[in-house]
Order: sequence, then C-alpha cells, then structure tokens
Amino acid sequence: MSLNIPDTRQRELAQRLEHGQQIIATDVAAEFDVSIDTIRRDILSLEAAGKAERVRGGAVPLARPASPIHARLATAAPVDMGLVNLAITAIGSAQTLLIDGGVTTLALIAHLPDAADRFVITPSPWIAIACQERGIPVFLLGGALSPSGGIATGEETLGKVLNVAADIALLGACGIDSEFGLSSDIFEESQMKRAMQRSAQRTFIITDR
Amino acid sequence: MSLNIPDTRQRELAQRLEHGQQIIATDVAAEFDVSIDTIRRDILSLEAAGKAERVRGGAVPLARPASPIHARLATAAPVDMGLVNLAITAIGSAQTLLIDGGVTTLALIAHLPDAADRFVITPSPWIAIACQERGIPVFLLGGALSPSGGIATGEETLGKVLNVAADIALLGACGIDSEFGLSSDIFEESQMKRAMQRSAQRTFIITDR
DNA sequence: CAATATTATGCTGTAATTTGCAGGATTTTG
DNA sequence: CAAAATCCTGCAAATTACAGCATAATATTG
Repeated sequence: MSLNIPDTRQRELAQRLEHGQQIIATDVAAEFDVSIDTIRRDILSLEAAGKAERVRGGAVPLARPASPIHARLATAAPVDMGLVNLAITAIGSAQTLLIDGGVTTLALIAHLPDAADRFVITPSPWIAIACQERGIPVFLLGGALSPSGGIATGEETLGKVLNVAADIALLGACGIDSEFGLSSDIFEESQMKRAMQRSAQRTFIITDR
Repeated sequence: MSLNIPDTRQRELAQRLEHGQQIIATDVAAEFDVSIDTIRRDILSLEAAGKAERVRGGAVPLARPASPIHARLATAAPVDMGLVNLAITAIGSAQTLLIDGGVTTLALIAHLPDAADRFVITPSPWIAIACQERGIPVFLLGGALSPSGGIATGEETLGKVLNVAADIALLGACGIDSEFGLSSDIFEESQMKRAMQRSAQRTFIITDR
C-alpha cells in the first residue's frame, strides 16, 4: 500500500490544483479511501498554505495572474481520472514513452510514478512542459505545429519518429474520429499518430468510449 | 541474503528513494526483519544525509527543486513591459522570427502585432504554445529539452537552426551570464543561442541591464 | 584470547498526530 | 418552507513518534 498521510495527500492535491483541476471532496475521499472529514482537513491545510481556494464541496485552484500557458492549462476540461489511472497501470514500469498530445495524456504526466526512471518522447509542447515540471527527461520532436491538435507534424518529424524505439506509445483518440472531416491538418496528425504506433512495442489509445 | 546492517539497509533505501519510491516503515521493517525503531533510525540517518524527507509512517524522496524557468513562471515574475515594447518596435514588420525561450520573450508573444503575418521558429515549447494561442504559425525545433532553460538542444537541433533563414533572432540573456557556473546544460543552451544568432539577419538580445 | 569500547537493536512508557464520528449550525436546492 | 447536503466543533480511538534504557553484537586494544 502507498503512504496515505496528510503530507502525501496534500502534495498530490496541490499538484492537481497546480494543473487547474478542481478538487471534489467526496470523490477524493473515496479515491484515497478516507473519510470526507480528512479531506476537508487537507483542504484547510492547503488553504492555509495558500495553495487552494476552498469552496463548498471541495476546492479550486486560486486565481493567479496567469501567464498565457497557465491560462490555457487552468481552463482545461475536466479530466477523467479513472482513465488516467487505467493508463498508468497499463504503462507499468515502461521506461521509454512516446506520448501524444491531449488533455488526458497531459493529466497523466502529473501522476506518473517513478518519474526519475522515465524518458519521454513527444511531438507536443504541452507534454514536454509537463514532463519538465516533473523532472522527466524529454526529447521534443520538432516540426510545424498543427493548429488543431498542437502537435508537431511534417515530413521530417515523421521520419524521426520512425527512428526511435519506445516501449509504449500513448495516443489520444481525438483526431482519429475527426469531427472536422479530414482537413490536411488532421491528416498530418493522424499520420503522425500512426507513425508513433509503429515505433512502439505496445500502443494504448486513450479514449473515453 | 546480504548483510543486515545499517549501512546496507540505508544504501538499499536510498536507492529506492532515488527511484522515486516511498518508504513505508512498517513494511520495510518486516522485509528486513527488524523492528520499526531500527528502520526509523535508518530513516533519520538518511534524512541527516539529505537523502530522504521524513514523513509520518516512513519517508519520501525529497522534493525536487523546481526548475528555474518554471519557478520564474510560478512566481509570476513581473515582466518589464518597457523592454517588451522596445523589442516589438525593434521587430517591426519582420516576418520570420527566431525566438529563444524566456519569460520576456514569452510575454512578447502576447503583445506582438500583426500576428497573422508572422512565422515563428523556436526551440522553446513555451513560446510554441504562446504562438499557437495567438494563431501564429510555429515551427518547433526538436531536441532534448535542457532542464535549466527549457529549450530544445542537441546536435541535430543545432544543425537545423543553421539551415533556416530568419529575419530577426530574439535571444534571452539568461544563461549567458550563468549564475550556476558553466554546466553542460548551460553550455548546450548558449551554443544554441549562438546558432540562432548566426541564422538571422539581425539579432536582439533581450536583457534588462 | 580477554577486556573494553563502540555500535546496533529492541523494548517501554509517554507525547503528538491523525482519523472517524456524533451533534448541531449553515448553506444550497427544489 | 422543507429536504438534502455540507460545514464546523469537540472528542475518543488508533497509530506513530520520541526519548531513555538495557541487552546483544561487533570492533578495538592490550
């Protein structure tokens, strides 16, 4: 079992708040298998430490004079934590990860255990930044940034992806079942995803359906 | 089985902490077949040696000091807007911009006029995201992300920079007057900056002194 | 080898922390 | 307004930390 003490929980919660997620007391209580009171006290601590804004039912990240990036991250759509945990167990101890862009993969980085032992290769600047915040070494795949998905694409990038060998590829599903029709951007992206899939021993596609 | 002495145990525990694992005192006590007190004392030693952070129930790896760039963003360092405006007039209507990482260049993106007409090439994922939010087409230079400054570096990246032709290069000054001595990261970064300078017709170094 | 010093370990009793729960007050919702 | 949910306060139980001490193991010295 993992250490379930105020310190650990609060660190985890603080991290989620940092990433713009909101804390729902009852959910988190269930997740950590403690009573709501305990989570309430955790939130009180976080508030005292200036790391959370307490609201009825839980806590939200405190508003901060946001730099552009943080603004974007703060407004991020709510992430399905169950999905994230599933993906994390799927990853296991794999060392070399090829990670696609997307809100779910982004949230995943924040909760990836054994950060020190990983190595991430990604075409997404968001993922790159998230990894750096956790001290995970990153190789950033260069290329023209696709406007829709925000990942690097292009001939050369494609070639590079095919040259790496990753243990696991984590792909977001968005863009595969394109709602936009098949614009050239989407085409570039899906081609990229396919290349990533080919370079990894195993592939997980993260989708909620 | 190996020797069960403080030295051996502590080495093992230190290794686990290095790998990001947390130490649960009661579990480890059972594992090494010693009393909890003994493990407690081991953890005290590790803490004294600066290898562990003691918490109730065991120990956790010590919190990694935030990377410089992230720390700067987190504290919402006030950006010298005068500097930003100066740089913007300097840029004028130049189309192809080679932009370095840094808080000031990041702030600049948000205020860059004529966004539609620009094209940005950058080794910084931060800059890339900021540009994308403003709808500026970006070419992201790939490479290993340097932990200190958060820009892509490496042999290949260097080569690519030298192959592009930009109107203006905007360089941050940080890392040139390194406070950290000349670590290899810093070296990589400054090499990168030099390469960027060489690929642009004109260069501006953004610094407040 | 014997005597001594040092270190490591386990145990005990006491203090501090954490947790869940019961009750009543407060807020939200229909 | 009434019902439900959430918040707050105080408290008792469980867990863990801590300091002191006695014993066992190991190292050192003569």
